[in-house]
Amino acid sequence: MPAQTIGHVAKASGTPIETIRFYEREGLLPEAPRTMSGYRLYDESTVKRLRFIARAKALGFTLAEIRDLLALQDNPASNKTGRAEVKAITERKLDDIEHKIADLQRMQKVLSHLAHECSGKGGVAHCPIIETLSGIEDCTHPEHR
Amino acid sequence: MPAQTIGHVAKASGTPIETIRFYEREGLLPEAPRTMSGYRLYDESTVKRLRFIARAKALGFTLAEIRDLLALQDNPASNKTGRAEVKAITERKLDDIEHKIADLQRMQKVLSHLAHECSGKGGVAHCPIIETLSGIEDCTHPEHR
DNA sequence: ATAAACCCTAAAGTCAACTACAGAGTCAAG
DNA sequence: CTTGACTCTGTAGTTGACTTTAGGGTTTAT
Ligand SMILES: [Zn+2]
Ligand SMILES: [Zn+2]
Ligand SMILES: [Zn+2]
Ligand SMILES: [Zn+2]
Repeated sequence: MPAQTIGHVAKASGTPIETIRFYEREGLLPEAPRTMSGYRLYDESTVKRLRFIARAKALGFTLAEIRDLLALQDNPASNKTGRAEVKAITERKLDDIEHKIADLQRMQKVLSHLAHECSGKGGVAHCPIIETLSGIEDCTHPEHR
Repeated sequence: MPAQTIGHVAKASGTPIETIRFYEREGLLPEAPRTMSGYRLYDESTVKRLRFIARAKALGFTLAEIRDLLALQDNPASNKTGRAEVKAITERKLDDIEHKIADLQRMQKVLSHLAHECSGKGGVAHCPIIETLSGIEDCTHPEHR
């Protein structure tokens, strides 16, 4: 098991050095063993762990959630109950994301309507975008209600 | 033009007092005239302005963007060119939001697949969620590629 | 042997959009 | 005339996920 310094792990995982130390402080990585001079030493498992973190982040999990997922993965006592937890965390995140999508789609609908309504020419005087934000007028398009 | 104190405007607009002062500091509201003892005085136009801000926020605009929109609305020199700016800001925001929706939909797809794959029963040992995050396996479902 | 490249810690800074004090002055009601 | 509700300023704290800085040791290569 060849030991690598933090810089090698950073390169191998694509995670900046400072971020690796930050993850250690935050409990996502275990405290690394050190050389006599205090340098952290890592093996391949740390690179895998950092990739795990990166994938989970890409799916929208927060560091706190990722810490929980990693703890479940680490903990041998999480046999028998572990999967239920993991699935619950995943389903909560899915709900989260679906909620965010719905919010954004509402915004998208209004914005695309506004962009469509506004000619982009002339002064701001009777600009339909400004007027809508001012609460002056309502939409008359049937497809927008 | 009846003058109101900040508390009245806060109630009329639904914006907390501290937030109104914050918006003033940030340049979204003009500096309010004061009584001899230093109390800010407002009229109805401020309530309208705060509602404008609230609507714009609900559409995803940042305070910086809202400040720009308000500046265009305020500025009489923004006749002749104003609408182009307003429309550009709106279209940028729409792009923004569509990008976010796409990102979230990618996450949603993966998460719903994972939630579906995982029984939620038993230990974490061969949990498909954990395995996917660990990069062990790829999806075999045709509809998920 | 010396400079470049690397590592260490602790603490502070960043971004957005607020929110929360602390300490003090002001105004309406009883 | 004194509570209590309201307002003021200025500064600091919040959240999340880092990033930066200052100051100082260590390793490697020439
Ligand atoms: Zn317009
Ligand atoms: Zn419409
Ligand atoms: Zn599972
Ligand atoms: Zn699949």
